[in-house]
Amino acid sequence: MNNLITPRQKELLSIVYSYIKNEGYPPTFDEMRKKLKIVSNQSVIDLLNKLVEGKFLKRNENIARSIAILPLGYEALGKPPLAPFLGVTTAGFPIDPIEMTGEWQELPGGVARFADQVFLLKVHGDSMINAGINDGDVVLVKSEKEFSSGDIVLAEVSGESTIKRFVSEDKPPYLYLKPENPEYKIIYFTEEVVLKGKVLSVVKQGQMNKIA
Amino acid sequence: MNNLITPRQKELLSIVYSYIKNEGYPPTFDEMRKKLKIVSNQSVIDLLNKLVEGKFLKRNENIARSIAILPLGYEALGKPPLAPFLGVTTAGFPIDPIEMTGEWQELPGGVARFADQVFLLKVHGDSMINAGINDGDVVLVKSEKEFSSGDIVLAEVSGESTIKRFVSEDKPPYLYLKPENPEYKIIYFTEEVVLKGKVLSVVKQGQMNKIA
DNA sequence: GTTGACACAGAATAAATAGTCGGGTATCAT
DNA sequence: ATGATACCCGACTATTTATTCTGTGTCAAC
Repeated sequence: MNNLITPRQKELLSIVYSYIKNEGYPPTFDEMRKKLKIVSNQSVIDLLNKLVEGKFLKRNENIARSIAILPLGYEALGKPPLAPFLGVTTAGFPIDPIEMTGEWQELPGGVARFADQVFLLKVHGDSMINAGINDGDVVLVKSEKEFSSGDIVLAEVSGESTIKRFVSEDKPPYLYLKPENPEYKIIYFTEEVVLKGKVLSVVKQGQMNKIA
Repeated sequence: MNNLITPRQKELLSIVYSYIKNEGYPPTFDEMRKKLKIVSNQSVIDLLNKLVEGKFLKRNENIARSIAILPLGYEALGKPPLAPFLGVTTAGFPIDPIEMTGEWQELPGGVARFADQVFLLKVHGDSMINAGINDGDVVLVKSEKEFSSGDIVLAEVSGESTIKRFVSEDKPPYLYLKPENPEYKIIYFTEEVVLKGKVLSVVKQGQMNKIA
């Protein structure tokens, strides 16, 4: 009933992770049994069942090598899981809605604990070039409800998505979205502006070999 | 004897890729057979053998679900493969040697064709901040022998690795490495300076929420 | 001092999965 | 026309893999 991972369970989880990483497919009961240095398959089944209960991995009964590590499992190991790749947004002016494409991408390390709250977006436009975000880059976004001044955020403006810097000041206009490109205009807060999440990191795509 | 992939082979390769992406483990012969809409396992074996011959994937005989897609397979599909994560370099001053840690990371798309010549490095130091490379970022490097002025390069200086911008001019000092941070000094070419590769892209890690 | 979770043993059975044998058709370039 | 290549059929066997059953010992908590 408790969701804590025991040392032996973590050992098995790690064995499964390494095996998949090395071989490209999951291990059999026998292979896990040998790695655990025990003689009975029952113990492996016991441990696996615990790991399944704890949502660390999933498995299909009667199916050979049908083990897959879940986000919680990656978290327990401190390893990078996958994040859903949602679609295309814009750093220029709000045009593209967010769509789910079904693609998955491996996350950079250190965000495993947010695995169920993060997603990737491809950025279009050049309104954030001074923050190092260019056309075609992919941003890792974490869903949030609270924001600090200076955060780079995913915002919905009149139902359309965009990446901007959020600024909160103690003098008018108090709250606004600031493009990191002097050629673009500030967006002031109205009922049509909703903040959806913070940008955690940027995966840059090409264009590294031009003189700055 | 030829290494070209046929339409049917590519179809199977795509089936395998999607299956692994969705289930977390590779398909059985029967599952592949059904997806291919044929009735005999022999055909699946035939196709798999061709794909193995062509180095698109590898497989272990008599082992259930023992299929793994090789870099050439990812290339044929236009999908991101994995790159080895080598270790830590520095953008500040040359200190850390490159080591293989055994970690693997999924590559951003578009570099699949270089899969056997690229690797990832973690950057330490702040000498390249004006090029958008910060302490802790991960760079994707491609081994090269020829370089153009303006390329961001991985260089070995006195046996130690560093990331800098390469500049070639027609007046003295002709060739040098330029840090993208005014607080750092230019490195002039000597016998101790060797260029190892070009930086293709940067995976930024955190620090996105500070005001620029 | 019993209860429950955890970890393991040994042996047998059931199911899934891979491979074999011996064919067939259609296309295409020499 | 002929050999090479890609692709396919169907029934069969061999092997791998998963599961079930009945136990033991420990250790911490109540």
